[in-house]
Amino acid sequence: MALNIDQQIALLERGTVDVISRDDLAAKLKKSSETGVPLKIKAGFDPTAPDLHLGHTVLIQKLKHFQELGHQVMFLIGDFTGMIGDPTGKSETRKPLTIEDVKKNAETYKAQIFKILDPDKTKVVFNSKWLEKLTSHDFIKLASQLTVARMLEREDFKVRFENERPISIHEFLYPLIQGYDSVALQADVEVGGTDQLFNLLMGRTLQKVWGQSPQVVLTMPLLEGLDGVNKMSKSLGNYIGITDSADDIYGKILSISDELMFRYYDLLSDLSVSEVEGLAQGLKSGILHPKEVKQKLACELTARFYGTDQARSAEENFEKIFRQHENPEDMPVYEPGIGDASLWLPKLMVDAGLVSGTGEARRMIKQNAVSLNGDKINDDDYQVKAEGEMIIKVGKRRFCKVKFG
RNA sequence: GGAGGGGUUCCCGAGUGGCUAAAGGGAACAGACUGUAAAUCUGUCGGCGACGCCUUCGGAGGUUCGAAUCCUCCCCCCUCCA
Repeated sequence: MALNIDQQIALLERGTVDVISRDDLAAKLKKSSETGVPLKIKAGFDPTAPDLHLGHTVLIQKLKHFQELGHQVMFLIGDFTGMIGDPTGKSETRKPLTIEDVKKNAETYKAQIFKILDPDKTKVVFNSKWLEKLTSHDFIKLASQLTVARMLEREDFKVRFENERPISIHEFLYPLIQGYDSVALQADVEVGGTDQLFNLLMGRTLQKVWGQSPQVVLTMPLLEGLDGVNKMSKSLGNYIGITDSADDIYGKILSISDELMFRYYDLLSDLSVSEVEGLAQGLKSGILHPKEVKQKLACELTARFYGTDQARSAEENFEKIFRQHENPEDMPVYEPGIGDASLWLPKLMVDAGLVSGTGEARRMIKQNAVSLNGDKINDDDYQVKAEGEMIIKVGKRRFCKVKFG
């Protein structure tokens, strides 16, 4: 890519919340292009959650931009804290991970991130490699670099301190550790979520202490989940996993509210800013229908992980099921063993995995949500004749083909 | 070490002896509507072949005709003072 420095900065700044600082970034980019030495771009990930979702990809997309410009991504897996069982903040105490767990999770990460990133320009590193070697002496020395007052500058700490809510000592350690990672890697740039700003800046501070040129800090906004309110997270269940099936990715994107759609365009799409602007205009003037615009997004993102062919078939499936109310191409097949001549429908639905219990099955039937070969069933005492094959449909999107042997 | 607050159904959160499988909200699911699995409205939302039965309110006992609600012990979380 033959972009000049300004064009490079424009690409890298897109979608960011903070760039600290732009001058540093310009200087580093300039130096890199002069010397031909790629920049080291650091991004840290939690080793406990190897299931990436679109929220993570906001950041990964940014890393990809750097790769497009020829730089080296350091994909840092924070196994050190993971193996200790970081109890930071939240509710349940995390189970410490074993080395095997970490390795396994790392493999999962690789399989997922390389759908976006270029493996040749990505190095996966673990912070236990250097952190384990630190002695308690080193640790205290590290801790001596910062004052409590500085630590309390962090918004989260500040609020808690002012409200007289607890802050554990170890919580002060994590920013230091993360900052030290930047020292160990000699990172030129670190990319993270906006919630990480303080930790990212710590990297700069510590790098200066160690006599290194401070890293440029880029923060990316947190992506809202499917509900449009909370940040996308697995535990909230409002996420689109990048290992979800093509049909699911497509469908889930179509399920986001019209309002949320442009947020996703901004943070996830590869379309240029002006193209997205064009879509917004088209919507406003009524030339484009919201669904059309959303479909375009769904297609793009599905294709990112599955290729255009599968994205197209996901779109066809979706149209088939939800617009024409037809059955999908393929659906789970259930083959009951040889038994009675007839089966109680709710029981059959449970066995076929369509519902969690006969209670739910009865409820669905009463709600007029169950059909057998296209015919609605209203009788929760319905007996199914055990012969041939049939398609049971529950609600709009639960299907199962039952084959009697 | 001392004082106090709290653990309720997926989540938040009412409920201080029967009318409580437990308000309300959220999530989820279903129906209607729709060029969408948007929005909106309505309904469902512990289990069970089911107008009844069984299991739930941190755990174990106890009081009572009857307990999420009262008593005892235990476990866990949190705050303040030191």
